[in-house]
Amino acid sequence: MSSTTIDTPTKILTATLALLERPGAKLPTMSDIARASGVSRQAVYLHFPGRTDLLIAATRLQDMQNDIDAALTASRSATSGTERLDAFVTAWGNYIPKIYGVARAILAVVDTDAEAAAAWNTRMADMREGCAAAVQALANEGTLPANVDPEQATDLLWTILSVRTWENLTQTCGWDQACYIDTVRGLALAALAQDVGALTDVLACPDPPA
Amino acid sequence: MSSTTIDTPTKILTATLALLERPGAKLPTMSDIARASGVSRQAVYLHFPGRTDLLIAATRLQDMQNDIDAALTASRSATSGTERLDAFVTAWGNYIPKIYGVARAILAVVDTDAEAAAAWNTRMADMREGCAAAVQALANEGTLPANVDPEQATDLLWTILSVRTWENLTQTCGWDQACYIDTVRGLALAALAQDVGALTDVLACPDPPA
DNA sequence: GCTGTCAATTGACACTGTGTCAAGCGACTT
DNA sequence: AAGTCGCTTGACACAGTGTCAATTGACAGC
Repeated sequence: MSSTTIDTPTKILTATLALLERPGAKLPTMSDIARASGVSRQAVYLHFPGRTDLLIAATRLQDMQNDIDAALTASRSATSGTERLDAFVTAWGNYIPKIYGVARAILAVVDTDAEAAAAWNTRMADMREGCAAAVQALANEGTLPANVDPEQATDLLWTILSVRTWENLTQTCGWDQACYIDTVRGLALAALAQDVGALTDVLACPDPPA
Repeated sequence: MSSTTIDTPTKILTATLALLERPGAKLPTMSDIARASGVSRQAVYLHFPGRTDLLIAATRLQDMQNDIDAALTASRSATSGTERLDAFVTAWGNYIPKIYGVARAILAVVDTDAEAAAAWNTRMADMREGCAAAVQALANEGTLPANVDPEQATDLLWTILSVRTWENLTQTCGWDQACYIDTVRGLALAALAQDVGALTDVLACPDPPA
């Protein structure tokens, strides 16, 4: 019995995720979410203090469902620094499309909502640690040029791997996900490991003529 | 007489720009704008159909004041392709901070307002032409590797030069504007001209310890 | 000076969306 | 039978956008 009954907070969160993950969807209102959850609007407020908190809770559920940590820690087992960078770029780059719907909704309120901004910043700080670790691995094996500041290299990698960059290339320019991954990997290798061949090969990747 | 009297639309637009250009400012409401213009809220609606139209008009005024076209066309006179890329990156990269306040306000409503999205897209399409021209110049002189697709190279350069990338590096990471320019130029040269030395030199640029 | 016109003001209103409050209702416990 | 828990219903306050109508004030032309 209890196995078939879904509790209301979960119903709300899964409905929210479903709404946010519809490609090209308008950002849902609290009424939209309540309707989609099959629950009254007030019931939503009974379980979540406000829209922002609900969105944040939705990201947490999503992170658990997708087990981002497992994907990212896998990159730590790579032996060489270059392989590690490669693994990290691939893992994160393939994670972005899964979270994009929710990320979009949070990014849309980050300008006006300090709480949302804080939540997003922590999330991105976590990702930045992965960037820093990859940069460190490159530095350890001497692939990162000695005169390069690791902090700045991390900032740059972090920016290259940002959701906005993914959004630009795949959503606005219409790139294939595989093409995005290859390009971003090549860009990271060129920027941090002075390996330029990978990128130019990739920029010739089969471009679906829109 | 008429030289000292400023007409109301101009008063509104300049007040709007002043509000938007305050660093770290909250996004202004129509009431804020009216108050700052020394005019009633309804007077604003008398001259602009709505908030979006007002923002768009503000960007047009700003473009005129800053004469973006002059700055960008200057890059066309560069002889070599590399110099041209360099000039374009510098011109656009130094233009971004001037428009950032307004860009932020427009980007904030792009998700919910189709008209704003359209206006922003045209603006960015103009900038993309500059990217395409720079890529073409590189291709003409053979600096762009022959197997690289110019369309994709343009997309990539356009993304590297996006306002979001500038925002990430200078606003979130706290980079110096000069450092941003050098890095982005280096990244573009590495990605499109296989010149990797420029970037690694730059990533060691004096980083103000926040 | 009188009148018409135009720009702007004032104050009201509708609408959307968020968030709060209080009363009620049904099912399940004890 | 009483109490409690989770949810519903319907009302409300508030901010922000956009609309409308009546009014004011200045500046024209006659």
